Amino acid sequence: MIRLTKAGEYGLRAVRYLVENGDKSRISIGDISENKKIPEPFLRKLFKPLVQQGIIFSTRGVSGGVRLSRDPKEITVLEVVEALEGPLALNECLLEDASCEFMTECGMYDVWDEAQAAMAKVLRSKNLTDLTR
Amino acid sequence: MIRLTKAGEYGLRAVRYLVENGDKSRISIGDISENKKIPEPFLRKLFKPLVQQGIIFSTRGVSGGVRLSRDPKEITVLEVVEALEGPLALNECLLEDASCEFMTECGMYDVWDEAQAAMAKVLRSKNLTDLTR
DNA sequence: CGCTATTAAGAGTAATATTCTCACAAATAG
DNA sequence: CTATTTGTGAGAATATTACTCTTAATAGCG
Repeated sequence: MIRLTKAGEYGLRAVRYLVENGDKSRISIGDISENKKIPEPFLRKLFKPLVQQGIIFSTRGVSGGVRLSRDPKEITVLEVVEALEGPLALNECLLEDASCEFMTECGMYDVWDEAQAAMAKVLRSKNLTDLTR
Repeated sequence: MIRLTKAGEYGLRAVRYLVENGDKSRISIGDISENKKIPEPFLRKLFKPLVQQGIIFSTRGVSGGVRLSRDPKEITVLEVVEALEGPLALNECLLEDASCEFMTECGMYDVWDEAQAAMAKVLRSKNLTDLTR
């Protein structure tokens, strides 16, 4: 189907909410969930890779919550998408550890590589402030 | 995951086989299946949309089979991909009948639209003979 | 210090989509 | 009429996606 999953969709929507509320020092996931209509436990899970990737900073406990760990201008859409969905790979053969029997002969690798590069270029050229217009 | 499915992968591989064997007037699906290591009943199904889309011509019966219905130079990779996977839509909001509550405010539509256009441009610029190098 | 309310983190389950199989129907050349 | 080949529908197996429930950490308060 070649489509962004709910993880990517919800994650981007949540991150956008943080950009909009950049003045607040901490925002709870419950708050995001409510405002952006995202199932809370699912959203909770999405923050794990975002934290690991250094995009989000989180603290537990009372008055804890999440916030962007960097200037939204310095975070690209591609970075968020890859954190949520894993490294971009329009075709399996573009993955690091790919091993397709037809690799050498099939002629598809170059096509997908080029298509993916074109797509990635766009996503890399947009930062999080571009989403708030 | 944003990835081509087996349907697309197998379908393209099968079509490539037809380009390579363009001299033969008819090729059986069983033959393709065997040569390209594609599960036969599954491959069989993939030909339905290719025939409907006017990419493949098929005939039943003894000495029947399939062949490209046009000059491979005139068939783009995008055309085959869309026949097999449905119209390109990197995000749900890019579909015809999309209706996202956050459409007007979310800022993602333009980004995905641009990314998809870039990707589609590449896939449209390649024809089936580009796969045989 | 220790309890409690609050919040993120993690483990586990349900729903859905994809991939594949099987059985049989329809067409066609000889 | 028969052998061969594509077409079709139901559905099983598997993988992926979406969601839920339980556990762990933290700050504040008495």
